[in-house]
Amino acid sequence: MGKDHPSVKPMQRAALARATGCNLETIRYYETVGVMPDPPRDPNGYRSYGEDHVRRLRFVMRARDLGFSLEEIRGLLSLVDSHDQTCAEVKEIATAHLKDVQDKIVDLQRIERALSDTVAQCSGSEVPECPVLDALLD
Amino acid sequence: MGKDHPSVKPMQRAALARATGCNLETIRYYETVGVMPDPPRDPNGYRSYGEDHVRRLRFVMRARDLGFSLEEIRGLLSLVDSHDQTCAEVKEIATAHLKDVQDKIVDLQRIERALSDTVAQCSGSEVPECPVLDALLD
DNA sequence: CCTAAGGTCTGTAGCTGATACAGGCTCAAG
DNA sequence: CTTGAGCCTGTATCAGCTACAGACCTTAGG
Repeated sequence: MGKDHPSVKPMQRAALARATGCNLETIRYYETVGVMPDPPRDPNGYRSYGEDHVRRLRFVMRARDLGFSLEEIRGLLSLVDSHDQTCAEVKEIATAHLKDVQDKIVDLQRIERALSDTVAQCSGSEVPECPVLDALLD
Repeated sequence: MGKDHPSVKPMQRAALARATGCNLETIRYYETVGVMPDPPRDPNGYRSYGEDHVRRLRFVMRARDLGFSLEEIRGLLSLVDSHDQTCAEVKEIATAHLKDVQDKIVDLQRIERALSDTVAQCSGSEVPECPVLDALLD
């Protein structure tokens, strides 16, 4: 009953995509940009993935979901891979990213206020005057 | 003293850039994607801009600043140009955009919570254990 | 008058983060 | 053996710019 389990059962690209919910082509893209390793190849040249690829791809997808850039993810991964990452280093990246996110929220809230204030003035009727355009046109 | 003032004094691309704060190359880009008109040319082929170009570029820049896409801006501008826009039409575009912005804010706030909760657990010390990585790695 | 510096012109490449498609292999089933 | 699915690679596409190369044109100084 399957005693050597370094990579339980190798899978191809489509299987990895199914296992993670990642787009097929995106996997190859992540390899070319270096957030996923170049996988071993079967004799026919097909990519062969194992459980560790599933884990890494999930990591990348979760980090993307949290809005980390691929650049930031490369940074996090190199810490993970080096095995002597410290909590401090990771925290620094995450904190910087958190600040970006917070800045972006403030920015969007400013936009939201400006837009909703302006839209609120709209009669929404068939007249050619429009407070939105007035605001944009000065 | 300068009686005919249809275009007070024509300016070149760099002058328009200075007058609006827009990047030089971006002006040309806006012309190719159709949010700025192809300007008249001097005999030597140089672009010649007037006050109306300044106004239109300011419109585009303000709209971009509010997060309207170039596609949306093209829509707004064609309404402006047609001169028979109705407030209702403009309101529709702006309201749709407002919803996009609000959705994006909600999204970022979700990210913000997840990130700040996680970062808050960090010791920030020299230890290899890190709650951020734990969260990403499962 | 000539030259050098600066502006302008065009086309094109690069960036991020994917996504998609074309054309060619390989593989397994019928 | 054929057919179709799956895989391979390279390249194009999207938004929204930004930047650079190489060729003009213009202007000021010597």
